[in-house]
Amino acid sequence: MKKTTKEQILEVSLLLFSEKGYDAVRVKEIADVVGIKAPSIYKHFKSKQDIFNAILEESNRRYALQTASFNMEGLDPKMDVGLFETITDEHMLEMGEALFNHFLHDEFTSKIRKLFTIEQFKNQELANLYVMQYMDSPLQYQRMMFELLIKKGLMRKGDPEIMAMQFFSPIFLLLVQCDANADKEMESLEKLKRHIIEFNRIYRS
Amino acid sequence: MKKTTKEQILEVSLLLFSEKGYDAVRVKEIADVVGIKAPSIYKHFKSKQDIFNAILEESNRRYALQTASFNMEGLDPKMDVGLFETITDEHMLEMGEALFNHFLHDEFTSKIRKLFTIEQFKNQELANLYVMQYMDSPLQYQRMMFELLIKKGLMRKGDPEIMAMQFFSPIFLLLVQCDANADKEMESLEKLKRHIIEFNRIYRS
DNA sequence: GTCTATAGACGGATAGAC
DNA sequence: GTCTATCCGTCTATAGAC
Repeated sequence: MKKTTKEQILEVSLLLFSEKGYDAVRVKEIADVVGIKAPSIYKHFKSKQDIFNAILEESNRRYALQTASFNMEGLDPKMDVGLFETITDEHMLEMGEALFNHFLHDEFTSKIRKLFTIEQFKNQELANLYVMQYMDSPLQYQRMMFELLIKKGLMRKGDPEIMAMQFFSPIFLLLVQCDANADKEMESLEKLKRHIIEFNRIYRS
Repeated sequence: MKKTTKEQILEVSLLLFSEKGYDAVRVKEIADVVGIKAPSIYKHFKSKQDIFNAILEESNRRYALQTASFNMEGLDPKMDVGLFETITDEHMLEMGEALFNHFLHDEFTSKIRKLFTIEQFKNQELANLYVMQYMDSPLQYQRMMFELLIKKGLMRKGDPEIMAMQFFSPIFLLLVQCDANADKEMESLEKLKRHIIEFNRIYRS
């Protein structure tokens, strides 16, 4: 099924906003890429700000869906933990790389993260969403997982909050580096592997 | 000695650019804060872009000075290592908190970091400077330090590059969180301490 | 729902007096 | 080196034909 003009406008706008920032993007630019004239945009959105708001709503919608699924199926840490009775390097590598690749390559996620990165200081609501979605949420998820792994005796006793931070923050730093310089991806993936193997060696019991 | 108008323009511009981004700041806004009329700006800078360039030059100047001093005095990792024959939690906490506080509270550094954060995707040069100054440089410094500490037998043998990443990336993540939400500073400092104590426990021999 | 034409406002920058 | 006055280009958004 073909994309509607409205969907195309949202898609193009997200791309441009995430690369140049809201203020630097012209309505004419969006229209040019979509292949229509600028005034036609206003048949679909009442203002440029309205486009931005729609993107934000879509982001919140997806985030809510994602966290809802955390408590029901597939992505619950209890389930993830249940998948392995022993922790091997392979398990951990898979989890870390999956997280890394999702954040880096998922069409929507990667653009929205860039958008939040460059628009976060405009208002506190944006800043809070940014921290919530790209730091606090993964940290909380992983904390729960490490808690369970410790309870099961698969990992050494320790502070699960700090363990989560020590596991996740290198992933976050490497993501920021790759966002800034896409050429670093291979190098970053290799460092990510070394980090996870080392982390596993340290905390696995 | 009083600040010249030119210096004031640069100072105010850095503040505004770092909060709202280059495109969202009006020349009139800068002039208002400085306390002059907008056209007077152009007696000091030939364009708005020229102000931005001057800020960038100042940033590069300071960065060059800083890295030059790494190889001569005070801040050489060889010297830092020489300061302690044993590694205590206190040594490590001091180093971590010093790094954290410098990045977070140094007038110029904290604003320039925010500016790089929100302008990085405008061109590759900015992105490279951002990664260099706020990630690669501290990582490289700490890698050298851990190499020396391992050689001295004060730390367990390991991959110094990964150790540096595991030590520094939580600091980086906490900084990003504090930039987005200044209220998190206390909480972040407390997490930083727990991280460093745990890191020290893991790698100290 | 797309177009052309254009309103209306604003922003960067210049001219020239003091 | 500051001001006032103003130009000129650009941008968001609307009006109205098709």
